[in-house]
Amino acid sequence: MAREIAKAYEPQLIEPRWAEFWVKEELFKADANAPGPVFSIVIPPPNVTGSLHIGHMLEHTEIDIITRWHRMRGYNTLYLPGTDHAGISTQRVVVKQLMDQGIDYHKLGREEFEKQVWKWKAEAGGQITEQMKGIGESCDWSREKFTLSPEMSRVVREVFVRLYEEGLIYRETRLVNWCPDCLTVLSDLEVVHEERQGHLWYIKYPVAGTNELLVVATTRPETMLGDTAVAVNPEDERYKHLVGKKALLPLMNREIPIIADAMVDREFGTGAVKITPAHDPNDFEVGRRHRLAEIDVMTDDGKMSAVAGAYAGMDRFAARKKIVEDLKALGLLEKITEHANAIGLCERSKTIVEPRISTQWFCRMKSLAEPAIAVVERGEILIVPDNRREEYFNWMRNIRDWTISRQLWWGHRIPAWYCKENGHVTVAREAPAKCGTCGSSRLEQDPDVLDTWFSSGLWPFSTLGWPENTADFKTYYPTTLLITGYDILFFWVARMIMLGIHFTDKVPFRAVYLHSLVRTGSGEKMSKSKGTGLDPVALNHQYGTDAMRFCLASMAAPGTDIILSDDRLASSRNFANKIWNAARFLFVNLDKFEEGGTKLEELAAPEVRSKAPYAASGLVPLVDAWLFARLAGTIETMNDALTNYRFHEAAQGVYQFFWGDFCDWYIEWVKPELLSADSERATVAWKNLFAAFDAALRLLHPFMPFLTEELWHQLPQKVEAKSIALDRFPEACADWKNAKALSAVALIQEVVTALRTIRAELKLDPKKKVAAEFSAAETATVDLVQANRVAVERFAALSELRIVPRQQFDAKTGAVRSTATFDVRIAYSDVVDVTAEKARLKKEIDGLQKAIASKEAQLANATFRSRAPEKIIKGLEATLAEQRIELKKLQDRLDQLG
RNA sequence: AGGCCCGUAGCUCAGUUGGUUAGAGCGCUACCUUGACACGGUAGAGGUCUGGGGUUCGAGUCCCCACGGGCCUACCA
Repeated sequence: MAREIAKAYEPQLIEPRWAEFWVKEELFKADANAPGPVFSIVIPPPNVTGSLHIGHMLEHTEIDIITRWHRMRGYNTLYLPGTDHAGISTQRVVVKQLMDQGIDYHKLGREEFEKQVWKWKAEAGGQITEQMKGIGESCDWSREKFTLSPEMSRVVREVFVRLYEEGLIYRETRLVNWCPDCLTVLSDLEVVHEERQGHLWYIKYPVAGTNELLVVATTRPETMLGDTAVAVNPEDERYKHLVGKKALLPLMNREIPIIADAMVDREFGTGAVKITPAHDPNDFEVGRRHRLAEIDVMTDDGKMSAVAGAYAGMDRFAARKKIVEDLKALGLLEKITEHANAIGLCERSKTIVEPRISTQWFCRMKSLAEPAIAVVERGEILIVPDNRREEYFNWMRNIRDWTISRQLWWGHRIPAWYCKENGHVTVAREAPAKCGTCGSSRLEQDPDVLDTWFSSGLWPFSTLGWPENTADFKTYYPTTLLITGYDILFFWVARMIMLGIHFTDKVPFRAVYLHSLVRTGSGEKMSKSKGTGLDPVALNHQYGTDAMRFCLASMAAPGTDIILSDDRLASSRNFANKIWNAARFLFVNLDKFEEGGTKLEELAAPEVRSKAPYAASGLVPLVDAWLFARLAGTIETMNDALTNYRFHEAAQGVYQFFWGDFCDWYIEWVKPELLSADSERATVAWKNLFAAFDAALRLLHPFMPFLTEELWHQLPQKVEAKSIALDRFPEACADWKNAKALSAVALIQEVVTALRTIRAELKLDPKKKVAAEFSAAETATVDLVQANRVAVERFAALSELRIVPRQQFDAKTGAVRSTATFDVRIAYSDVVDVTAEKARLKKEIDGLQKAIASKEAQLANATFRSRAPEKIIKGLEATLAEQRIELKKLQDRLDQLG
C-alpha cells in the first residue's frame, strides 16, 4: 500500500489535530497516587486579560520542553495551568469597554461592575488558555486554576487573617504612591522610574518681618500650595539667622516656619528646601519630625483640591504652568534651570505617580524575608543563572513593607470590617455578624481589594489544595521548578518564597530558572503599545509552532536575551521540513521494499526497534555502529544540557544528530543497501534505520511535539500506545558507545571531504565519475578505507578508488590533498590552476608554520613542561607531530608545482 | 548614587571549571534542479575575540582601567 506523504511539511494541516487530541484525551492528566519520582511545575499565571505574546511563547516553550522531557523519563509529572485575575489591568480593560458604551462604572455600582467583569472574563478571558491549548502545551487542564476563584479566595482570606493575627499585616496612614489615573495606591515595585529632562524653579519666599527673600529650588512648583515649612541645614551659616522666623508662602499668603533639619543638602539648589509633607517622601519624614501640618492640595484624580486656593480644580500640570506664570508676574521667580531627574510612573498607565497621604494596609516584610534569604543562601532553592542570586539578596536585605491594599473593585476584598459605632476593626475569614470588640452589628467591610501579587504569592500551594493536606499537596508540593522571567523576581518569585516558607514550612520550589527576555532587533524590550512586539500566533502560523519552539529553544542560552529574526525562524522551519523529508524518504522507499514481501511491522515494531542495532553476517556494520554511538552521545549531551537548563545546547545536539549525522551521512551511506539484493543487509539496514529514526523522534519530541507526534504514529506502535509524549525518552545504552566506530567513520568522512574538495577545485561536473588514488602509512587506515571503498566511491562520485602503497603514490600529477594520515589524488589531464593551487598551499603552510612554531616554543619552555598537566603536553606533542608531517607534505607539493 | 550584564565572522548568537589551528545558523561565493528535501546538496571565503594594562608556563575565558550598549535597585528637593 502506497503511503501518502506531502512533499513539504505543512504544519498548519497537522497541528490543530494533535492539539485537540492531546486535550481531548486528557493525555497529561496527573495522578497524585502514581508511582515514580515527581516532577511538578506550576505555570506563572498569565493575566486573564492577556493574549499570548512572544515572552509567554518562550516561557511556555521552556516549561513544556522540561515537562515533556521529565514525563518521557518516567516521572510522575504535573504541569499545572491557570490564569491571574490581574486587578488593575482587568479593571482598566472593562472600565474602558463600559466607557465606550457610554457607561460610567461608578454609576453602575460595585456589585454590578463585578458582574460585568465576570461576564467579560467568561467571554473574553479564556483567550490565552485557548492559545496555550493551540500550541500544544502539555498541561493538566483538569487542574486549571484562576487566582480569583472562590477556591483561591478562601486561601487568600486564610492567609490574610493569619498574617493579621500574627501582627504582620497592619493598617496605617502614611505617604504612598498614588496613581491618579488608576485611582489606586501602588506598591513601590509598581512604580517604574524614568529619567526625564525637567526644570528646577527657583522661587523667592519673603521672610516675614524682614526685607529678605529666601530662595528655594523645586522641581514641582505646584506642590508649594501645600508647603508647611521651609528647611535649611542647621550648619548652614547663610541661613542660621533665619531659623525660627516665618516665611510668607507666595500665592497662598500663609506664614510657614523656617526650620533646621540635617536632611537638607547645602550644596543642592540654594540650600533651602520648601517642605510639602503631603506630597514628597522626604518632606513627609521632615514633617513628622517637626510635627508640621500635612496639607493635601490634590484630589485623587490629580487635580488641585479645594485647599489649593485659586488653583482649585485645575489639573496638576496646568496648575504648575499657571503657578510659574503667576510667580513670574509677582517677580518671585528668580530663575529656571535645566534639571534631569528620575520620575516615577505607574507601571500600568504610565501616568506620573503622585506621592500622597493615605490610609492603607501593609505587610511587614522583614521577618518574612529572613528565612527566604536563608534558603537561597543554603542552596535549598537554586536560582539560575546564579548572578540573579545577588539581585535577590540585595533586594531582600533592603526590603520595605509592602502596600497590599488597592482601591479597586476587581480583586480579593480585604476581609476587614469596621464597626460603624466606634471604628473597631474585625478581621475574619467569613463576614462577621457583629463587631468582635463591642458586639455591634453595624459593620461595613473595607471597600479595598488586595494587590494581585498577594494572591499570586500563594500560587504554588494554593493551587495544590493548601491549607488542606490533599493528595496533590502531599505529592506535588514543593514543586520541582519555577520557570519565569527575571523581571518579576521581586514582584512574584521573592514573595512566593517568603509566603511559601511562612505558611508551609517548605520552600515552594527547589529551583528557579529565570529565562531571557525576547527583544526587538534594536535590542529593546518588545512592547505592544510601541508596536514592536512580534505576534507569536501569527509566527506560529507562518513557520509552524514546532519551528517557533525550536528556534526559541535554540537561542535560549541562560542569561542572554533573545533577538528573534526571520532568518533564524526560517532555519528552524527548514529543520522541521528536513525531518519531514527524511520520513518521506523512509516511507517512499519502504513502499518499494515492501513489494519484496517484508512489511513495516517486521522492520519497525517496538520490540524490533528495541533490539537495534542489528548485525549483518554476525557483525554490526560500521556505519550502523557509528550511528548508534552518535545517538548515545547525543542523548547524553541532551540530558546533561536539559538538566542545566541549557536549552540551546540540547537543541543544537538534536539538530546536529538529525540533520548532520542521520540525514547527511547515515541515510546517504545506506541508501543503496536499502533496496539491495542482499536481503539480509537490506533488512538490517531498514531495522537500524527505523530504530534510529524512532529514537531521534523521541529525542526531538520535547522540542517539536507536533511533527514528532505525527511521524511517530506512522511507525508501528504498541496497541495501547496513544502518544509519543507518553513514550520513553531514549536512554544511552552502554552497548551503543563505540569510540572505534566514531573515529573510523570520522576518517572516512575526512577522505570523502578531501576528494570532494579536489573535485570542487577542479570544477568537475558533479555527475562525472573520475578515478582517484588513496594512500596511507598505517595499515589499519588502508584496511579501513579498503573495507569502505564502495561507500567512498559513491560519496565522492568516483569510477574507482585505487588504493596504492605509499611509495607508488603518484603525487606529481593531478590534484592532491594530504593530511597527516593519508593522501588522495585525482588524476586530471586538463590544466590545473597552478597559481591558485600554489596560493592555497602557501596559505596553509603559513598557518601550519605558525601553529608549529608556537607549539615548539611552548614545549621548549621548561616552566610549561613542569607546570602544565601531562595530558596537555602529550596532546600538544601528538598534534605537533601530525602537523609536521602535514607541513612536509604541503611543502613537497609546493616544490613539485615549481 | 549603588549593583549587575553584554561588546567574538557581514547579521543574530554559542564558547561549562584558563590549555592543543575560536564554533553554529543566516547571509555571501562557486558548482549542482541526482529518483526524501532548492525549506535541498557539495565545496569555499570570512573573526585574533571593543581598546589598553596586568596575573599566568599559557587568557576570548581571571583582575584593573577606558570606551560603547542594555538592565535592576534608590526618597536628593
